[in-house]
Amino acid sequence: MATDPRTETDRYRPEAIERRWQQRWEADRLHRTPDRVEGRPNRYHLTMFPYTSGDLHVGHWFAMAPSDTLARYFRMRGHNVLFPFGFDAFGLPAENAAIKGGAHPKDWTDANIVRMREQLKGTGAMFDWEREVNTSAPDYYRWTQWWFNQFFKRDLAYRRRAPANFCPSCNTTLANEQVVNGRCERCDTPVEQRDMEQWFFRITNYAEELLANESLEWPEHVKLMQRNWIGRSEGAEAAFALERPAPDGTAEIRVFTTRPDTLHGVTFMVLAPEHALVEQITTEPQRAAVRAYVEQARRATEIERQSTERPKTGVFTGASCVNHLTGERVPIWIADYALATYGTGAVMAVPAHDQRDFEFAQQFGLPVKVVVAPEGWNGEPLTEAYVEPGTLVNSLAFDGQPSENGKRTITAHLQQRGWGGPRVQYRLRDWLISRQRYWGAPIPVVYCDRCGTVLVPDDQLPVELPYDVEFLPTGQSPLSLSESFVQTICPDCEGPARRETDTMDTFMCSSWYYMRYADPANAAAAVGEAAAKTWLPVDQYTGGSEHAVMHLLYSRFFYKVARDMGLVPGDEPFTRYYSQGQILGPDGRRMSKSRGNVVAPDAQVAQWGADTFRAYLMFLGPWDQGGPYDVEGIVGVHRWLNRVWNAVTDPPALRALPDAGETRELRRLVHETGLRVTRDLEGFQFNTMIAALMELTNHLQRLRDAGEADEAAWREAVERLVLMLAPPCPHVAEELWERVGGAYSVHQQAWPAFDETQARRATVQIAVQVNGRVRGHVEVAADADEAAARAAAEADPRVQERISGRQVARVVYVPGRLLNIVVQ
RNA sequence: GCCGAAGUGGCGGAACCGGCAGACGCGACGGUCUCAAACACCGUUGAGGGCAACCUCGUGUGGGUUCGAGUCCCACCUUCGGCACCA
Repeated sequence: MATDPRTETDRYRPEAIERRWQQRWEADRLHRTPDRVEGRPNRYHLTMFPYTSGDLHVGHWFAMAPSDTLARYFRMRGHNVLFPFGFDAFGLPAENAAIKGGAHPKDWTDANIVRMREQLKGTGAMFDWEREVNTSAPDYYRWTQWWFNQFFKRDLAYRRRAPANFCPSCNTTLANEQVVNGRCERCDTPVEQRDMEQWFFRITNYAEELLANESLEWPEHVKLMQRNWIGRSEGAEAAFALERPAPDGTAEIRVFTTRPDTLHGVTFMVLAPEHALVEQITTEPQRAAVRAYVEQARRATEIERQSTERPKTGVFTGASCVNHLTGERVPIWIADYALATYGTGAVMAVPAHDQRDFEFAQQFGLPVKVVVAPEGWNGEPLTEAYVEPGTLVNSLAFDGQPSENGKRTITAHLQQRGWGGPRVQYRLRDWLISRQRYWGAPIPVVYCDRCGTVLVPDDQLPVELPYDVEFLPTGQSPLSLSESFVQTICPDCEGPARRETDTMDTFMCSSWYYMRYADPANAAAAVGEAAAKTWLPVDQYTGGSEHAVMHLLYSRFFYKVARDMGLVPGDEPFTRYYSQGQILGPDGRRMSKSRGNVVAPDAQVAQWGADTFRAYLMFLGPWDQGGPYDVEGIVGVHRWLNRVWNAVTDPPALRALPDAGETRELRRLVHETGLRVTRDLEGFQFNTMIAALMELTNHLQRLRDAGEADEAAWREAVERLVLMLAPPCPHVAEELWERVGGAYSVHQQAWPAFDETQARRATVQIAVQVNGRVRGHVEVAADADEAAARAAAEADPRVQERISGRQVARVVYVPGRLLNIVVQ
């Protein structure tokens, strides 16, 4: 039994107030956001929607709490804030759960959404649930399919047979972005290359514009990651004449190089094993060896192929080509260090000036021809490739030029003679969107013997995902096993046709969901024109930096296409983006069931309440850094809210006191705190925002202990404290607001004004240093000049002792901070 | 290997523009209330020395600039994140 003299109902008990206010807010539709509110400018805040994994975890709270706090703050600042939420509901885990003997993916997903929505309501976040989206609902994916059609019509979608990243465990192809260190991003299985007919989006058409991200108000490291991912390289394309044209008539091999200055140093060519010419140019004596090598390269996983430590391997094709610049005969090899998917899939090898080519040349005894002379080089053989700039040698007419200059002149020469010319190459590949899985949006295409590839017309969408399907993964699309799905009629000729059976990468669904929130019920468009103008682009986006490439890049691509279609305003979907860090288990490692370090949010909420949990997640440390979740620390935040509660509900004796001393200090501190909290909120410094509120609370606590306070100053302090508490801790703020007699709802109040001049102190303590070391402190007027400060300082006996009898060489005075007396 | 971020008490962290290092909180220690506790409350808490007032040391390491450096410069070490045979 509590020994607190006050009754149970007077104590802070979150479980007694949180649910009640959540119900009241929902009943009052307090979080509904109309498209227009007179006198309130619109503002769109968004936190990344979650995958429907089943239960909310701490990471979701960590992402959501500060984001909600910020949205609430801007609402108090007078904005009509849209802060929607929804579910990224397509994807593999639903299917895998079903395969393990659970429910159908749709039922599993729908049940998870019901559970997660309830848990999310328990966070107290101001989500407008009337705008919820679910990417697996037909009235959503209908529009995902519609986007596919628009991309196709704009020649931004194409199908081709190409080597694709394939995860043998997930039994599906993956986009380049979903391969991490040669492994599947989702299940960590080594990825293989398979030749398959796949749909691609021409994201590379937008490479240059996607690269130009400097002006975005995003974290620099995220923008940098995107630029590195896109990987722009300037160089030249050069043609080498085949000694014997290929059977299909191809007469040359084209290569991309960033070192056109070294063109005279080419001593062999390297084709990727998958290069189209390999089969054609290989000579009979070499055929068996080449076939064996190609076969082995095909089987190798990406990890095996990507290992840079592995010695270089390759096979001579027996064929040769001619270097136009020198007339030299150049043997053509194949090697797996040449990538089929970059540049032309062929490399001109200059072993003297490229380390990879050098290693290959060493391995197979190929010649090394120096064409850029290192400083002081006298012709001795190189022990490694010389990659620095230098002077061109062995380069005929170009001898003597600086190599940097040679890049330009040799490229110009190529162009002039029709052998190539300048070229820009990107590391970014086109986006592979086909997935051989069930639980995704079907690609809305049919294949007709007569008409070929035909889009399902927009007005016939959605192509519905059949419920009754065998979705065991076989490497084939599950939909291909459903005859009733596959058999269809051609929209053009009405003859028999077969449906495409692959589904779309779920990153398609999430590339436009933020648009749908603006107009979630529109049955006639993905997003209506007026709604798009009203809300887009998103003013403030937040989410994990694991999406720096992938989701954030794909969304930018989508938005630019939508802009080109005239659908959305501006060029970028997310004006401002801030990335939070990752919350780790108490042991500092990623939370996972297998490690047994998972903290269950429901248990934290049950023990401490949602407000405490929210505030603690913000208080832990800088939001962008994340870090371990320390189960011990949360009690500190709970104690703080307790002190706030006690200060509000059980104040000291209140009477009118003179506006001096404690009273004046209280007023001043409230303004100082308000300024700090405002600045911290706008700068995403949630940890120091909470700390500032704690300091103000501790001050109120001291006045409470002292037994009395000025009534007006106290009331103002408490009211402002509760208002500032409203964004981070919405429930307790609402309860206390009611108790101080405020009008419902605290969340519809204006953010209080805080004033620099009122936050200023009349007198300040400054440090007095002698030769840079603190020797005392003195109290001076805040606006004291140097002479006054010095006089006060010299009155201090400790200072006096250290400067008496010595020559003062210099005095440095920093008003409000310190006075440094430098003596000889 | 390349690119980026960061190293501060026992722990999480704070410190605006170069100006009193360690705000705020956890833990620990001491105390209050209690049969006992606690998600209650009060106090102390960087290290070393001193009876004390005080003194010395201290922000990854070594150097430098400055009246003054956690903050700026140079070199290095460590950790984390990204990329990685991209021609």
